Amino acid sequence: METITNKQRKVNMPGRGMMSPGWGGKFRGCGYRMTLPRQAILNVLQKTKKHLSAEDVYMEAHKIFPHLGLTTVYRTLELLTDMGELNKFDFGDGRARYELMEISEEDHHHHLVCTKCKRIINYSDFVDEELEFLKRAEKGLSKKYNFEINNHIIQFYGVCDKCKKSK
Amino acid sequence: METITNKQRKVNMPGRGMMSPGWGGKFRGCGYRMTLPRQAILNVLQKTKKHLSAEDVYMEAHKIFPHLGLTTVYRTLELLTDMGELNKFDFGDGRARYELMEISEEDHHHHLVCTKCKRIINYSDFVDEELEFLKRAEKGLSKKYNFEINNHIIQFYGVCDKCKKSK
DNA sequence: AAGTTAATGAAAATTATTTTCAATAAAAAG
DNA sequence: CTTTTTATTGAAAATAATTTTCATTAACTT
Ligand SMILES: [Mn+2]
Ligand SMILES: [Mn+2]
Ligand SMILES: [Zn+2]
Ligand SMILES: [Zn+2]
Repeated sequence: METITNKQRKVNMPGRGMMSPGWGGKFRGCGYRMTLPRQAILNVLQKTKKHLSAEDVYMEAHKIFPHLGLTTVYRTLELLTDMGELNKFDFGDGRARYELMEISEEDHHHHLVCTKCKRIINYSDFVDEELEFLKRAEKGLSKKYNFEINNHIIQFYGVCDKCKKSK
Repeated sequence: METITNKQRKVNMPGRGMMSPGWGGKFRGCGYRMTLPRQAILNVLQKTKKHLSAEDVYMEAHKIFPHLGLTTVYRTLELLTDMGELNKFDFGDGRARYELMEISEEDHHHHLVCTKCKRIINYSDFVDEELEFLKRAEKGLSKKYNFEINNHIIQFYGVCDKCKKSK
């Protein structure tokens, strides 16, 4: 596992002049800076399909950027959420959990939340029906309430198969 | 405003022998007891359409049952949630918010959450489309994942009309 | 009426998250 | 490249919602 050091900065980051289509560009486009801690945090978020807590992200990112502080993780997660690049969830276990916004259509999914063991299941079934329903709902709601819709969540709560067996 | 005292107990609560179709019955049916603090908390929850926090409930219930403690409010809200009688929400303002489960079909609704001012808008449009979509989704998902679905939430995040104007 | 035990509330503890502030480093300017 | 500017960082302290503890109370049972 490679740890990120200051010496590697120029190797790991896009050059200055070059218009960067990646994260650096997104940050600077919003008036922010691309930094090594943010790199490390994004590396972690990009590498997983899990629903990480701030502490989870911290522990992972800390491996590749040991100087990182937990405060910076909280700040970066909030920043990314406000930028609309990160989804923040409450699955009922007392801490916020995060998931990088899907790039492609195929990644779009929602969640089954087991209220017994807090297990989370990603599902991406019924995308067609959902898309149709959501399209109409969003259009109608944004018109009726003059509300600009940027995002949505759908969660089903219940009991997972493992918890059904063990009772 | 009437405060609840021990003397009023028999007046406010269903008698012992009588099969109570109300909250007392529900509690006892789950093996719990109906108590004055729980009465007061339920009174508050039943009287409002707002999305109350634990502290909100405490302050209101405290008016009619001054002896009430905040701890009991937290415990009762968790109990009702586990009993499936109360919906617990995270609207992103750092505290849980609660809403009594709708009794009738007409009460069923979901939420628009303004990410700027945290205002919550109840909407119950598209109930037909939603019901159709959810029925199919629940059936399919519970079969595919062997997951027993008890509840669901749909939330749209965005910018409300007031916040759109003031920017 | 007496007994059993769940429920309560005050206070303390816990813990996720936020704030503070001096030090650092990213972007801009020279 | 060097200097300047200022956003960003991290350690520590603060905050605040929620949970735990435990002695007392009251709901239901006998
Ligand atoms: Mn997911
Ligand atoms: Mn509502
Ligand atoms: Zn489970
Ligand atoms: Zn608003």
